[in-house]
Amino acid sequence: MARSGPKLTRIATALGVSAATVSNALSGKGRVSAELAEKIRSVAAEIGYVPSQAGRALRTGKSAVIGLVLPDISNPLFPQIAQAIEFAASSAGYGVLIADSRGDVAVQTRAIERLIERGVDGMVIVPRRGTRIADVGCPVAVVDTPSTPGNTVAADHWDGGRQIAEHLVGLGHRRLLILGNNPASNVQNDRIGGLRSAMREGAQAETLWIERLEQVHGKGCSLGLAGKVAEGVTAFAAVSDLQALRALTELQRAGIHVPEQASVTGFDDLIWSPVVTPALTTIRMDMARIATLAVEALVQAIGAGEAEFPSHGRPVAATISKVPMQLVVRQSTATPPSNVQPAPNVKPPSEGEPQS
Amino acid sequence: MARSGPKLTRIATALGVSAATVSNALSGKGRVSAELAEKIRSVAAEIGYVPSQAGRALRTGKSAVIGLVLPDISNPLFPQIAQAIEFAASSAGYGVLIADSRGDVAVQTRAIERLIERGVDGMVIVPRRGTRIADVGCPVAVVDTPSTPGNTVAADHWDGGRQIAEHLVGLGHRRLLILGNNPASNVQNDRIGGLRSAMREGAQAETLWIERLEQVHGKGCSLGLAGKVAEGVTAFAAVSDLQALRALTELQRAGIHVPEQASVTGFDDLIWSPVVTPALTTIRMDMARIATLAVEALVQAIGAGEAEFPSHGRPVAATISKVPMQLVVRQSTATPPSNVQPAPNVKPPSEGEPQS
DNA sequence: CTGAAAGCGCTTACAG
DNA sequence: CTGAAAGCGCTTACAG
Repeated sequence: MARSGPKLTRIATALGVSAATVSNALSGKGRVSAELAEKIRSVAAEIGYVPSQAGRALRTGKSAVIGLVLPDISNPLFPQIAQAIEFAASSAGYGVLIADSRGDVAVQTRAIERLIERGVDGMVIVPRRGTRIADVGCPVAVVDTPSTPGNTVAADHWDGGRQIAEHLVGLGHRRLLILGNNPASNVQNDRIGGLRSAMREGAQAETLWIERLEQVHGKGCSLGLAGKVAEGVTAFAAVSDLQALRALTELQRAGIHVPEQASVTGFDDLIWSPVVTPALTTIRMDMARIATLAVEALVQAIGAGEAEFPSHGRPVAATISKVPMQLVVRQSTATPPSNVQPAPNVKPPSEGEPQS
Repeated sequence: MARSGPKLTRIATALGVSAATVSNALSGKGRVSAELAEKIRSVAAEIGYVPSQAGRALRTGKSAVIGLVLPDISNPLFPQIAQAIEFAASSAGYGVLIADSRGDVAVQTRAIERLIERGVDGMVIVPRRGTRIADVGCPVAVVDTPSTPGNTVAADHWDGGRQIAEHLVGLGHRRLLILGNNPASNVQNDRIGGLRSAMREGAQAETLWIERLEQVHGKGCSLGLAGKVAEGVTAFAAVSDLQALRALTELQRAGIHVPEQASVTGFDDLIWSPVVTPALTTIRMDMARIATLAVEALVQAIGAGEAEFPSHGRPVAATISKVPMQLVVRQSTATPPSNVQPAPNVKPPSEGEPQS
């Protein structure tokens, strides 16, 4: 509560009208004469009237607050998401309550419960890998991959991968190394699927799963990228800017010039991508759009909930929206070196060939 | 509202007791016999009773929600802050409503207003540079620098700087270049003050303000670090890991080996610091502790507000807490090269000398 | 166009 | 230990 500020009643008595009239005037539902409404508004402004959300919520059954459930706030992509959702929600008149599941399913479940207890009207969930959001008892918009069942909005990760690969292949690269982190991630698999889909013209791509490598060699181990360059790889396509950064610095540390000897690409246009030397070529999601669509779907479901789901329901959006990705070309990609060995088992550019 | 879930009354009638008794049993205030209380709790659990926040808030005048006002969610440090505050607040029984001021004072003011409208009991504010938080009408905890008036909790940025510089000087570095971003930042100035304070033994430090440089040469311009190395600088101490990353990659790109030819340090232990090659030596704040202190101060002020500030007030914490920083030594720092030129106007190590 | 009344779900004195 | 009553501030039918 914004402490006992001026109440509706106070302005009613001050003007000698009823509370109902004040309420109507302030909500602008037009059941009050223009003059009276004007007078009421001016008094309200004068005494600094702030309507009590609690009173309103109790009466209307709506809190005008949505929850934002994130798999792990410390994810570097989170600021973008949170900022976009906060903006979209504010614009739609909603507050945003955050909940962090810290990568843990049990915590996620608990976080969702707490949000319900706090009376959110709905929530935007960015699910933890592999989580399926059960019926939580309020409208939910899921932001994940188009391949996730129950998903509401997502960036077109697959197409983002395609764009990156097309860019690289277009520059002349024929041997790519895809840097993935966790093979269980839907998002990463979508991106990789897209990357591979562009491997025509005798181009080929191998995938390295970093987390797997780290399981045997320890966290922060070398990725052996210099060796890959020696084998003829000319481009490294990471599934996130974090991995791209790791690749870039490992290559530089090994004395390999980027982009002259090897190109590096990332994903997500995270904060450091334009800052690093050479700046990272990457793919940007339209977070504002994703957030707007998610919030719109949610608001609609909240409205529909009244009519269709009188006491509980799970009105997830029916249609999945795919938001396009945008390629951002910077200095970390260039034509491959001309003295590079052709890949061992690659035929001359002619037809699309199946790749490993 | 968590849609019309089971109400308190329902469980009251189900057991043939009064609503008051149910309320008392559930709140555990001990005015109910153990057996009855147990029975009530079990029924509540059975029917999945979730108390209505709105009803409670209206009655008690407390929303059990605090606001978190951030200068710019897209700041890479934000995830750490948000996660820590969310955790501390949850643990204290509070929800967290986020508000982003997008670096704009007017937006910050508006965001604070909206939070008040939503009925927050208090808020944690990480103020925009140079903003002074006026009386917002509810308890506020400010997280900034100890040098900010009205500040509640902060990391000891100055001492963090001192630790970094001590580490570098201890390794043998005598010519440092401090990489700052914005000279108007209190945090950065505190850090730099600490860095300079350790410049004894004939060591000296020069400061480069990146934003200033960019104003003349354009965003993403070269920092001219290779030139600095040629002039005899052997260590680069950035005021944030983002700048450290920029320095590291620029040096690597210029063919300068880190740490063999030059050391690089950062600040904040952001997500990429351990991932990069060589991993960044940096300083970590104890965000969990900062968040706990901020939330504690806030909760206390909220409680005190009842008694001391009946209708409005600005109970900011009276004592400023300084949370210690922790040095994290990684591979980006080492002994300076032995063939380095001594700094032009530096006397042999003897006394602490004034530095430029 | 305006008002009187009821009630959203809870908790808190106050009685018993 | 338990209950009846009042009321937090608002909005929404329903009358007039």
